[in-house]
Amino acid sequence: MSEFHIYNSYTRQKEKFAPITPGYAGLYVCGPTVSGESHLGHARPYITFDVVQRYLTHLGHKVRYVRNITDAGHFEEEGRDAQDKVSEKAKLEKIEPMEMVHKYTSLFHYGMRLFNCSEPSIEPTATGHIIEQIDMIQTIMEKGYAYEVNGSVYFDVTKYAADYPYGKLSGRVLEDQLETTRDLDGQDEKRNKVDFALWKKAPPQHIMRWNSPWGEGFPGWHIECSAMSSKYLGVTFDIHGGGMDLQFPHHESEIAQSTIAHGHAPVNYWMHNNMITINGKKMGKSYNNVIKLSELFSGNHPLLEQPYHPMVVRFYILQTHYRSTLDFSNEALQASERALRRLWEAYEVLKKLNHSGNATPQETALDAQVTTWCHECADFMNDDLNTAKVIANLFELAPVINGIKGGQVAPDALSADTFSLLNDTYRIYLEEILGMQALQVEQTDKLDKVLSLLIEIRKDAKKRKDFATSDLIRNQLAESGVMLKDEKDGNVSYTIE
RNA sequence: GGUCGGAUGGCCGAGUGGUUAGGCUCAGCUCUGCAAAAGCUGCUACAGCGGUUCGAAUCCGCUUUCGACCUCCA
Repeated sequence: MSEFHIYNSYTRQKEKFAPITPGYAGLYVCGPTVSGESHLGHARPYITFDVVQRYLTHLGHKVRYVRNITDAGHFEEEGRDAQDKVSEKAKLEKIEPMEMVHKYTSLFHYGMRLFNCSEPSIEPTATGHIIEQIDMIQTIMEKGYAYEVNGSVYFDVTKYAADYPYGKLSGRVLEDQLETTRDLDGQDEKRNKVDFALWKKAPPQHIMRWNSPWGEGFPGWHIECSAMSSKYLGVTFDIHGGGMDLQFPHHESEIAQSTIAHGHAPVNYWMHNNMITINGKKMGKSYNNVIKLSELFSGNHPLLEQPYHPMVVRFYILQTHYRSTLDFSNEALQASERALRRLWEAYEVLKKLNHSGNATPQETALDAQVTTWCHECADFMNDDLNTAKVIANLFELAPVINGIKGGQVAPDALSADTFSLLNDTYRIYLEEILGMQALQVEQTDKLDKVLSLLIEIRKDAKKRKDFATSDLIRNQLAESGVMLKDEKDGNVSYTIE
């Protein structure tokens, strides 16, 4: 595909991406609820949409990427006692709500940095946009699609569904919802069970509360995304992303609210990433099978055989198409680790190859093949972000790179143009679009000098056929995580784990 | 129960009508003081049963089975 196509969850088909304003792209992604630490499952949307953002930028769009922080806390809408998640947890931990919100927001940012996820252009918080949310609720009420009961405001889903295609995004029928929605206590206020809260009256013990035309309370879960996305991206914007599990009710409700408040649908392209599973089950709080990011990086979790580098996790996620489920296993992560090491090593080799090159290639067939592999990367990205295939092609190119270095491939096998294309492809796709970084520790000059000294001593020992000394140096360094490699030309290189 | 989506070689995972996906593992070879790395070669699968077709992993039907959503959830 020569143009960027994305699978639109709303229409259930791949569509050519055409931004509302040519040259600009608006992207909104549902961010974290900072009432706890992020886990492996959360990493997927943020990494996926980081690649979306990077790719849109690569295509020349000026991207405004908005990712919110949910710090107001939702209530258990259909649940037992209406309660604010954030403040409840805070009481248990005996810290202030703001303290906890700050703590988990910082941890989230730390994780994002390790994953090399670009910062969003705007990261709005729900608590910072209470006024916007109240305004939007009022508009919906004025239009007659919301009603107040006892200090709470609910969206009238039944009325909405009579006029608009409610349930289209999540593929469900209102009648079924009316029948299958559970009968729970404390829902007498609502006209219909399917109605969702826009504003909720705060019970006396509730810590987080704001004044509103309906008394003290707090906003419903869905309204924050609608209020903030329309404020920063406009009442209709290009792409809205998030996990598949948010399709219903969260995204469906966003569509309903915005459609009434603004008179038309809010989003042109809905993108949803699939779940990460563990032993076949979705990773989630309710299943008690989460691996937190800090545990993943430290290896400190019963299910983990070893720690995993953030880049390994990123690579592991991008090796699978974002709309497929991805099953966690130590074996899969370890395979990704080895694979990434090899691929990145090839990239390092490529950067160091000196290739003046000729106008015509020495091996035409190989030259043509390399050119094809390079050009295909764009097609794969354009085909709904097929990062798996991009990575496959980068692997196809690795033996060519290593072959040039190792002498199995002639230095002038590729033309100068093709060689330059190969360089660009690795830099652009591996580094800029997939956002991969080196696994190994950044080397300081001092360390390099020490290692160079050891390498010289070992070279000398080898020359004297003193293999005992040379092996001692190599083995001792290996134990410290420094791997020496004897190159063909007699040079020695090293990598640090 | 309703809606939707899967089932691919030892493992992970692309792929929608005919062509080698790719990675990891494993085996052999080349290079090498040895090792590692690298290169080459091999292992070739599409849940089952029917159907459509010259030809199906890919389309249709049925069966089995797993999961997601329907409740906070990335």
